[in-house]
Amino acid sequence: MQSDWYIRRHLKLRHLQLLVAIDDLRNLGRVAASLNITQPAVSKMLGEVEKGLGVTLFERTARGVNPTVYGAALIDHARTVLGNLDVARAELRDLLSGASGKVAVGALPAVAPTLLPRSLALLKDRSPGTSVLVREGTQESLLQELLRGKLDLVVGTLPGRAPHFEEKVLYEDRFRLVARRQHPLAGRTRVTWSDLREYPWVLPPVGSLLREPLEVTFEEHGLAIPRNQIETLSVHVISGYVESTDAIGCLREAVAHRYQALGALAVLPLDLPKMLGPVGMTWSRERLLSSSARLMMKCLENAINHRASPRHARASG
DNA sequence: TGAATGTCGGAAATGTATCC
DNA sequence: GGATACATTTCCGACATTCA
Repeated sequence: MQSDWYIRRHLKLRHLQLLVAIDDLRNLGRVAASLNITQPAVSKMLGEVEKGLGVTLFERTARGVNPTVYGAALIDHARTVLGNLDVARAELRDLLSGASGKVAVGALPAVAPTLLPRSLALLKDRSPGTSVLVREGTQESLLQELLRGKLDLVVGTLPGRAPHFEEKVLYEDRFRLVARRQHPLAGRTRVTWSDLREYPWVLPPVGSLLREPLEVTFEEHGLAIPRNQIETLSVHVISGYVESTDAIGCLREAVAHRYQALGALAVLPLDLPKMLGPVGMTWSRERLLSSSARLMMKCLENAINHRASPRHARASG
């Protein structure tokens, strides 16, 4: 088979970098500038790879180039190979410098204030030299970054059997309604849905994971979506706004109890149905995990077991 | 060790599609 | 149909590798 022989004998990293650059820039002139070679060299190199493999990798147009199905398939693998080499290079550099590695974690607002700090504390206990980058965002944006190799793993509501990703459940969590401590409903032993009708709300934005199940819950209890509302996913904004107004907010149970323990908010005595899937870790199926990333995952799992421990309760309170 | 061969990339000319 | 943007081809030199 021609392509098999060519890949084993002739395909080089330089070619993989070229394919990825062409896919990124879609213009041979700009690719040449980015690789510090001339445009004809790019054209020729691409032509040689295509000839060697016996397939057309990019469709040439007057406005640039676009990958064919063969090109797209090879580019996916090229990104994986280059990404894995980045991981290997980073690990080697860290070993040589005496550091213990680096891990980039994406966190959904649901876990950023609770699970993640405990996991980071465990990680720092075990490997003080490991540096950690934590990036907060929406599930969609974080998964995109994960796919691009900018993050090692994402912690939060699991996407659920998405292609390209592996996932592991950490724990099941429900949502709770919260209000300020002096809120008229805060001292009650029982709150009904009709009690909530007259108050302003902080709701998750339209299109977010939680919005639709919350709307369904409103409907099931005969309530219209509140007109007096603000929309945000930011735990800081939710807690801050709820704390300073009569608004009702909706937070993950662990986060709600944390704010209650801090004396900032009250958890209202009203059970919500299970609205979202479990919280867990998601990582790319196509990239190697660094040893630091694997350690971080271990710490996340251990942090679940430490949730009720007195030491960590003190540390987080 | 030196010739043959392979690889890489540059300069210039040329081809092609699109836009006005 | 000319201007423009972008890709391809041809020719060439520099350097590395292979092999007798």
